[in-house]
Amino acid sequence: MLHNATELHHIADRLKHAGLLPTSQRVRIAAAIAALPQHFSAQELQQAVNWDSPEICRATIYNSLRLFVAHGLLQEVHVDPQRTLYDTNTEPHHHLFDPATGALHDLPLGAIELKDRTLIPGKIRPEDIAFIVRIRAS
Amino acid sequence: MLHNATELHHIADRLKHAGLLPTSQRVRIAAAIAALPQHFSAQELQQAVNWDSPEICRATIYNSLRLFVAHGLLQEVHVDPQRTLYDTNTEPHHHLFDPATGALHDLPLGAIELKDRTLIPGKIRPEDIAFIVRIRAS
DNA sequence: CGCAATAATGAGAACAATTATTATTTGTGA
DNA sequence: TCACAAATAATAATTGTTCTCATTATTGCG
Repeated sequence: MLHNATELHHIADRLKHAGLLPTSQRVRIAAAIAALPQHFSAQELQQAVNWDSPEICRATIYNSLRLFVAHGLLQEVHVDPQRTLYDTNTEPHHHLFDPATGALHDLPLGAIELKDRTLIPGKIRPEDIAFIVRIRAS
Repeated sequence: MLHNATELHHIADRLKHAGLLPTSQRVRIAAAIAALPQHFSAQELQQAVNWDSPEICRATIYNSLRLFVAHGLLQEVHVDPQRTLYDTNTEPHHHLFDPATGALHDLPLGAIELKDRTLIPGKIRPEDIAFIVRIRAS
């Protein structure tokens, strides 16, 4: 953690730009996210946030995560039935998940091709499709 | 439900063949699964099992599901962060999930292609890769 | 500036899916 | 039949997440 004033101001600006009130908690949460790996869980975020500062309660963490997702600052990734992961990369891309190690990696958009578009119902655009490549337990 | 003796005997045989003791509960659970849609949740199974017969407790349902998966009678599908889904199709194949409707569909093995195999670490065979195609909320 | 309206936060309860515990029951094999 | 090994039931515990609601910030306006 340990962010300087310029950094925090920049974060506040980004929140405002996304249409969010830059409250002190949200700024601290966003700053903690910036210091975490690209993919993280709510729990990891909570620990990072409360590393050295007074506590921000779970509810606010979860609330902010939902808000950040709703405002396009984060993406949710559902690979583990136990917990939701968050991804700071909000560009359309795909994921590779290995349940054996718990590792989650990005895959570029073009890495995967759907052979037959008629398999997808309705008018779904390619950028509205997220692939999750899951290594099967063997 | 309402299964006849021949049917139940056949189910018991399948359990035995998979290396499982065909207890009365497991036979009833397997019979209920046969009457459910291809994809189902533990909850749906529990309701189906206890539809007209004396109750089988949750623990046994969950236990049997885990056993059936471990013995190759069922496949787990993780798409919904809330609950695990089970699939009676144990052949390698892929899934299409629409979070908006909750609908889960099968996709044939050849429907999706990974362009660059070097993206996958280690010696993972194609049949050890499960794709989940997820419609993005838009 | 001060104050009402609005939004955000904290604390803890509530919840849902799943797993663990343990006593009881059932089945198996000698 | 008896001892031993599973399996089951009942229920408690756990985990991740959401809800409730009282308290505290923040904003907009007179």
